[in-house]
Amino acid sequence: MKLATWNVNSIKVRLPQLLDWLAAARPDVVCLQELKTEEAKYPRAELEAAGYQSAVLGQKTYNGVAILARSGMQDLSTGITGFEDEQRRVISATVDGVRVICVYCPNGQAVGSDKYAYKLRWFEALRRHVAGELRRHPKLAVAGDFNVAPEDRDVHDPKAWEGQVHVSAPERSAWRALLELGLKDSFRLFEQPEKTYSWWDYRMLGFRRNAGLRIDQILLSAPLAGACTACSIDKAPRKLERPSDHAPVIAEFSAAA
DNA sequence: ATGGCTACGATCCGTAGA
Repeated sequence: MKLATWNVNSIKVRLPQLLDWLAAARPDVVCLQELKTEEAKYPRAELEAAGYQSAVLGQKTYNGVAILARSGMQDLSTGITGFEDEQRRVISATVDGVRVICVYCPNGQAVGSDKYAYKLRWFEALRRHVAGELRRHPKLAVAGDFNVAPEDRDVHDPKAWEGQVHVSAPERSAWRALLELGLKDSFRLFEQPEKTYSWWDYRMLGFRRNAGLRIDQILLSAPLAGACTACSIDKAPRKLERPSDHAPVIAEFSAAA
């Protein structure tokens, strides 16, 4: 089984690239973020023709998340339990016995801003939500754009980014609180090349300079982490014309998963 | 130098992303 996550930054603009990538990478389950479109305009039929069912929580202009799966999805749910949120950032489904939670965590804009405060509140609500889901689903994955670079090695220039949004100590604590529920960052279960990132700024030739951050992750409960055989970031789509600013992350599992 | 791209929905610029 292959599970992927990709912030596509507009499903409408990226659909041709997404279809090509699905055909090449052949993931079984894909979490998508930043659809930037409402459900009525979501390209459900095109993805069905490519072999994927969709569970969609759309929103015009901002946010919007979806889960794609080759096999059926059960127990669909949206949002975070007990957390009222106009911003559509979370969708969950069970696929082949695995609980998949697709997340588009808030950006936070700047340390000390209202959006930063919202980001920290949102992470605490997510932590509580995931704790509840873990009690019901031993095999659980939280995949998406976390908008946090967990460690300095996930940052191209830690000195320049020190204390900034995405790397600040409160954000990293909020991210680590998810791991403290018993989750593992699948990327760090394996040897990885130095300076591997999942996002690069569109400006200043960010990708060419590899000026990036690793802010997209796939977190796994212990039983799934035990069955995980690989995790990598696929930079190929970021090299195309008119790319998303994020690259997909893919985790692979043995048949036991 | 606090910008620099990109997407969106609205106009012929503002908001947001990270």
